[in-house]
Amino acid sequence: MIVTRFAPSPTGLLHAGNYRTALFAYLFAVKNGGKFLLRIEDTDKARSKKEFEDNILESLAWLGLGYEGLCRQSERTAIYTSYIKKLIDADKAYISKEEIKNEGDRAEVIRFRNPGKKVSFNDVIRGKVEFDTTELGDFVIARSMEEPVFHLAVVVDDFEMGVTHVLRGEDHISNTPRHILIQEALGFPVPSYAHLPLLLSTDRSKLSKRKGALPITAYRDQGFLKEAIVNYMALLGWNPGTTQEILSMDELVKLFDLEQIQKSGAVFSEEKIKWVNKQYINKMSDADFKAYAMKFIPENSPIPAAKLERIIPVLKDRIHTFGEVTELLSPTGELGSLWTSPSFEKEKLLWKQDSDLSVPKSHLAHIASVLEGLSEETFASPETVKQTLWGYAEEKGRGSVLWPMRFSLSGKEKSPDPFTLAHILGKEETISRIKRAHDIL
RNA sequence: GGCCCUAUCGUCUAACGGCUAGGACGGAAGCUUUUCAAGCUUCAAACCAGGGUUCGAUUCCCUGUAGGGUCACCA
Repeated sequence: MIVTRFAPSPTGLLHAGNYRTALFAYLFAVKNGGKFLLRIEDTDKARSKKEFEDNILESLAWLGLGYEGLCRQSERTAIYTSYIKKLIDADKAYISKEEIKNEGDRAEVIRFRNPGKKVSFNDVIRGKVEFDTTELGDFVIARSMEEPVFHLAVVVDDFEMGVTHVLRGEDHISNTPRHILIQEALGFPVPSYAHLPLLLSTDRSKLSKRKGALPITAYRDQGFLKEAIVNYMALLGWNPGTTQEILSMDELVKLFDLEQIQKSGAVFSEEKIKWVNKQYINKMSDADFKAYAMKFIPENSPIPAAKLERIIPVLKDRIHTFGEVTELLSPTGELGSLWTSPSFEKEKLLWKQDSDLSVPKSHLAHIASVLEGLSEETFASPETVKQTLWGYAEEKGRGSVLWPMRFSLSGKEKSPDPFTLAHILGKEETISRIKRAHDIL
């Protein structure tokens, strides 16, 4: 059976690069009916923090990457100790007296007795990779009998847990010969290694917090859908071999293949992930959309429920991330004037091709009189409002009629069309705004 | 610098020796009911360089160049 694992170290907030690795390991395991394990690598006691571990668990749960067999290396010291002893007894490792160079250094550590030979392995993605391990020297495998270093702990755990395929970032490729040396010394089988291409910042260096990489939960908080994040991450360094770009988790599982993984690093594009998110927003039902959008509307929002109901489709059409809901509805946002009275200078009501304020004044007077005669039901959709005024607008010039109408309703250079605005505002408020604009002219 | 990995439009990528090098994001233009957004259509945009191998190379090999990773008692 195929067993993969995600082995993050809780020393900081993990970004998309880390979760992309987790996603690939998950997809590969699930596709093959195998197991996907989670192992928290907290052997660095000084830097490991509970809050970071919590964030990892929260992120995996949100993304829907289900794992089994969660474990922490900090709880497995007895196991490591036994293997360290084994190595020392076999004279494959030894206790070494050290000079203390840095704070925290120990006077004694355990070093691996490096046979100093060439080690090669067949990377699933890159093919044969060969290293001369001589230059590694007798590297440290433990700070003490109870404190293994990453290299030892990884090898022991992957063996103990039956990991068959190690999918990890390309930055680990140079650690692999060390791991193989330890495996050979312990008599462990060598798992398959697949070193994934790195995710890059826009300057093409490794993605990192310093280079602006956000923790995955920040994307959630900005209003990205988990489906979009998963979809986009899967497409960085992998493709289904077709031009299909919108893929559900089920489709990803079905199509995923290590053969299709790219060898070179990929830049994470904020633009494209927004586009992907938009595709998923388009697919949501209005009810689902509303439920999700409500999380981004402040509790004490002054927007009346009835209006909100009519604003929802407009929001759905315009946003790429749900965070934009908050912006759009803020007083200065594009839809802000839907629930606060607009104020503007009367010159704004003049359509660019008209020369005289008397033109919009007469149009507004006409519009007001037409609207007065309409029933409330007419405002139930933008279309029905449009029908009552379209003929007039065609006759007098669309811009000349529609621009002042739209501006008097929104008070903004940019806004939805006037019929949609009228629909949202309702009969009474629409007429009142148009009259107010008419009166200042 | 040593070692290792990589190299197609600005970005993500397709091509598994043989077509005008295809798609997507972004960009530009146009259309669509006035503005904005959305949508639709169209356009611009790439095989890192030089040697081989071959009837034929973006594709295979070599060298160079460039970029990246890694050189911890961090993972």
